[in-house]
Amino acid sequence: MATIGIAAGMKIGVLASRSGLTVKTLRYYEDLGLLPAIGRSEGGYRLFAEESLRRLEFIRRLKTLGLSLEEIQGCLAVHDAGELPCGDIEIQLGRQIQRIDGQIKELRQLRMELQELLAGWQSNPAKDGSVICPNLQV
Amino acid sequence: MATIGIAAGMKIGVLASRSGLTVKTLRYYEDLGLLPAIGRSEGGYRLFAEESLRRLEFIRRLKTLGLSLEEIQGCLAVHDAGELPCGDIEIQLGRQIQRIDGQIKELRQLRMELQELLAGWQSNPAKDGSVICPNLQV
DNA sequence: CTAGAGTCTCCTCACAGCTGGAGAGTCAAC
DNA sequence: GTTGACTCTCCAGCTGTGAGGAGACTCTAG
Repeated sequence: MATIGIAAGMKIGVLASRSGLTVKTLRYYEDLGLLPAIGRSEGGYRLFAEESLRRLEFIRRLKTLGLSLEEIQGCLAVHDAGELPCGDIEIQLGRQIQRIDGQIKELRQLRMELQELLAGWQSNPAKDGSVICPNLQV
Repeated sequence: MATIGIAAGMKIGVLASRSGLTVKTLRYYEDLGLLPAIGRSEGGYRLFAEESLRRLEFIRRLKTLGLSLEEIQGCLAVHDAGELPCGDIEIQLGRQIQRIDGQIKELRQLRMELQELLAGWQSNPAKDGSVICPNLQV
């Protein structure tokens, strides 16, 4: 059942160039537990399985969707426990939408305030020694 | 012409309680150059003028509008040079609106992507060993 | 056998805006 | 004069995601 001819593992530089990430990032991910190595070479070099590429693709995808590495780690933990993480990911992505909605709402409010303020702005008002900017501090 | 009875300056704790900020924050602002003290007491205590309160109000206001301390410092520098900073502030606030617009745009795009993804989501798809989540990695 | 490329660990830095603490000195009230 | 509150400076840490580098080791090709 042993697969003959398949290398015992990729070294980190190979995984880096194949995944498009830096060696630093991969080591960082491994430190966090996001990207387990299958072992070490005799000289102590990390060795990664082919599957690491899919794992990194997964991480990359969730990162572009705005999840934190910690959240991604949670999803991967489910996967590593042998279960399908789809349900958990769905929940995380739903939360992410809610976060985004909150952020958009805050930004819109701030934008409104800024626009209203600028609508009545006087670039060159009469000097009033007691206030730094009369447009702001009435 | 000397104003009699006005204290030579507030100590930092007084300014803190009157402004509602912490002593730590005030020291931090002074270190940054945002909030100059008028001097030191014989014992080395910072002494602040009444005007510091208006200055802090100004800082607080611009902070809630989303400007960074560095940007605020720029506005204050204009003020301290004896000019009215209104024009500069107007420019900064205009930039801030543009930043916000960019952020909202990014967030909306991301939200769209998330929603489309979730629209076709299958919480419990058939297991496929070669992929971590079939909804993400097709 | 040797040179050079790759990798290891460990440490520091970056962003922004503070917060917390240690250890020492100062001030005001009683 | 003493006590307790206040203040000083300096150092460290926090949030997250890595980047940069030092010094040592390993591996591979010629």
